[in-house]
Amino acid sequence: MERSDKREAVMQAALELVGENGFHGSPMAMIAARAGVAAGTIYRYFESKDLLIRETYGCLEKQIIASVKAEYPHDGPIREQYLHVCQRLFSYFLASPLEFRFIEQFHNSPYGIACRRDKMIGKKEKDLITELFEEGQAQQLLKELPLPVFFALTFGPLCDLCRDHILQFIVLDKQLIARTAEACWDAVKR
Amino acid sequence: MERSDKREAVMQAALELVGENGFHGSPMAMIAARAGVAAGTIYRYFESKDLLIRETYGCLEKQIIASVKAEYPHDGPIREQYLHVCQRLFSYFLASPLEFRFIEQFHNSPYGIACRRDKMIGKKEKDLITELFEEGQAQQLLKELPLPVFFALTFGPLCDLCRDHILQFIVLDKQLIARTAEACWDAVKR
Amino acid sequence: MERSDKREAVMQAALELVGENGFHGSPMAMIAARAGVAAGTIYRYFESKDLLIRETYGCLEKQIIASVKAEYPHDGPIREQYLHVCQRLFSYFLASPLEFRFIEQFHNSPYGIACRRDKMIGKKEKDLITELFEEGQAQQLLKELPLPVFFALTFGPLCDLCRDHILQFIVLDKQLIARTAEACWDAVKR
Amino acid sequence: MERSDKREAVMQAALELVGENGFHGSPMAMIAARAGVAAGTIYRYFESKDLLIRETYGCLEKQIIASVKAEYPHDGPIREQYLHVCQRLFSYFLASPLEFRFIEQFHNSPYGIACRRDKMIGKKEKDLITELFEEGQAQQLLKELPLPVFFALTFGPLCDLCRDHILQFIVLDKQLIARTAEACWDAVKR
DNA sequence: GATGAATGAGGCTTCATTCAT
DNA sequence: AATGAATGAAGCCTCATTCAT
Repeated sequence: MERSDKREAVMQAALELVGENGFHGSPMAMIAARAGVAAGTIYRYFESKDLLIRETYGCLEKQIIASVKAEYPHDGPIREQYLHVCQRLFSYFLASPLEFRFIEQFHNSPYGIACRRDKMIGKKEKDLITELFEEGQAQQLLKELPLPVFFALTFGPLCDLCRDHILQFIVLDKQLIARTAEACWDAVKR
Repeated sequence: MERSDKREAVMQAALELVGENGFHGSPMAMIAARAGVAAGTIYRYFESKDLLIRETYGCLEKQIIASVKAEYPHDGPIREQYLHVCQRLFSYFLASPLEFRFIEQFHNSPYGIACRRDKMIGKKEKDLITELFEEGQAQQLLKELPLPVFFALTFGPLCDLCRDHILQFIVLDKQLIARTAEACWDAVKR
Repeated sequence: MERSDKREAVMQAALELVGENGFHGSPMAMIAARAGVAAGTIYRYFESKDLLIRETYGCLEKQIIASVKAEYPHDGPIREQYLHVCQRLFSYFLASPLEFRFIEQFHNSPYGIACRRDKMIGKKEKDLITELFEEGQAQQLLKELPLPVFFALTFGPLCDLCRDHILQFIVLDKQLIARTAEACWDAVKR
Repeated sequence: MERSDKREAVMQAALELVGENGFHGSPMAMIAARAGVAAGTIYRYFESKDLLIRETYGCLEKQIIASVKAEYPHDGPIREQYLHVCQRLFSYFLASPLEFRFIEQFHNSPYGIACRRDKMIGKKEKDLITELFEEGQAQQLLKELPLPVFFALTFGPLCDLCRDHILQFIVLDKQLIARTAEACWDAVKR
């Protein structure tokens, strides 16, 4: 296995185990075993368990941001942009349940408190979406509410439903996703 | 201290400490100290830490249900009932940040996975709210969406905003709560 | 075993093992085994290995100070006081080889650097001996040298010889001790 | 780098790091880094960390012996020879604090216990100094004491003061060194 | 019933040493 | 010969749970 492959394997193992069992259900020894390396090896790539977790999260964040930005209708109407973001996030999370579970664990932990402000999709991405909401308000398309409320009205339902889907309490198909995104739009639109 | 008082004290201590520090920041010895009892004593009331946590959660659930049911406008219009539920939950959580934090911790942990199906407000309460949504659909006031989507559109934003408020990323006043509840109604209403 | 007995047992075990094998040859598990307790038990009495070591040292210091002060000829001549101190320290260390070895280890370690200034016999005792040297200089009985040199001329040979005795490179009997103390006096006296 | 250069570099690195941080603050990886070689490379020159340390000590010993022997007044009076030895050792240690610290660490560790018999200045050197003391006794210039006592009266103060100087508890200038050496001579002389 | 000292398994991390390249 | 990534034993410490008092 190459150096960078091993690093990836460790992060992947951390991702899976934390997604499955939470941080405290994922000892380093278990992560090492899952990654197929010795326990000490992890420390060649990550200074501590904390940093392993944080870097793993950072990688996910980048992927999500990239996914949201791909084919983003920069010149389209606000509503279209909004629905694009929702669709993308639904797609990403439903296709990557372990990643979703990991992110949830991360946000709901001391690790995540520090970057809680950055919301589910991270700082940079928030900028994109922040712009979306601000532009929407400037155009008087959206309600007069503080930004965090827009985030809550959007990502709250989105995450809840992804979790329900992953736990198989509901089946989200394309059509249902689309209608849910529309419902969120109803919540934020004026 | 009477038997049941001691039991209450332990649960209260667990609630506070878990709310403040999370499960793994709340050793049994610390809970015992906060409750003013000996560590071993806890085990006369609760079989294990797991069960202490679960029973503490159960108590909170009951309180919340009671709070939502109080002055519930059984004969009022759907919209009024919906807004009542939202208002009550906001009130309860904002007035009880530790309780809120505990519930969040609980849901996002192995403990909570098993009872995830019961949603934030619990099984019994879901029945009340389930009826609300079902009646709303019967009256063609609500969108045609599966029940879990209604829950997500309602409790997703609600919890996100309570967390934001408790973490002081936003200040929710009466008016903002009301407008947020209205926005949720916009999401679910037809 | 009583509570305080257990505390004593742990310190005694630490004393012995550190004396025999040094700090890094004395894992907590080994100290616990020697003391007849479980590893975790040590932490009820000592916050950390560091503190266990430091408190053990502190106990020894007290004993030594007490030993030196006992029957100290407060009103005798300087020379007699000086010889008393030497005799006492020789007696103590030769009768307590493990204690001696422990103290040496302690002084020659990061632990001991902080209190190096306090010399072999500790702060309070240094005060007594410091007074001795200062009074000796005031009476023009001693050479004109800085205090640390007096300490070195006294405790340097003393410790070296105790070590040699304990390692059985030499046998120090009463007479030899007396003559060595006299030789030290020759070094410091004018 | 030539083979023997690399060997030297490793020993030099070991010397510096152990002097600065002690044995247990000097992992092989750190020694390798300081020496500018790979960790594994050390093992081509030294069987183990233990042996690296011991050989490094051996080198120092040789240097010290050489330093003491240089310009040794073989035909001078005993007193002059004695003061020469003291002066040389003071000079060497004060000019080489890391070397001094290393030697202290070494002597006060499991490594050093085995060669404790060889005293601070080593086996061969002891021969020179042993001769000095024996000749001094033959000439009835020195007290009637066993050899180890002479060593203790000489090297005990010497090392203590070097340590104090290095730790900056005292400043040893030429004059103070000379007077201290004289004081030691007072201790051993008849 | 209550206590809290004691237990010891298990967690994170370090580091001397090995070995494939 | 040299490299340095990999190993895994071992160290310190925590804490849920037990049990003698």
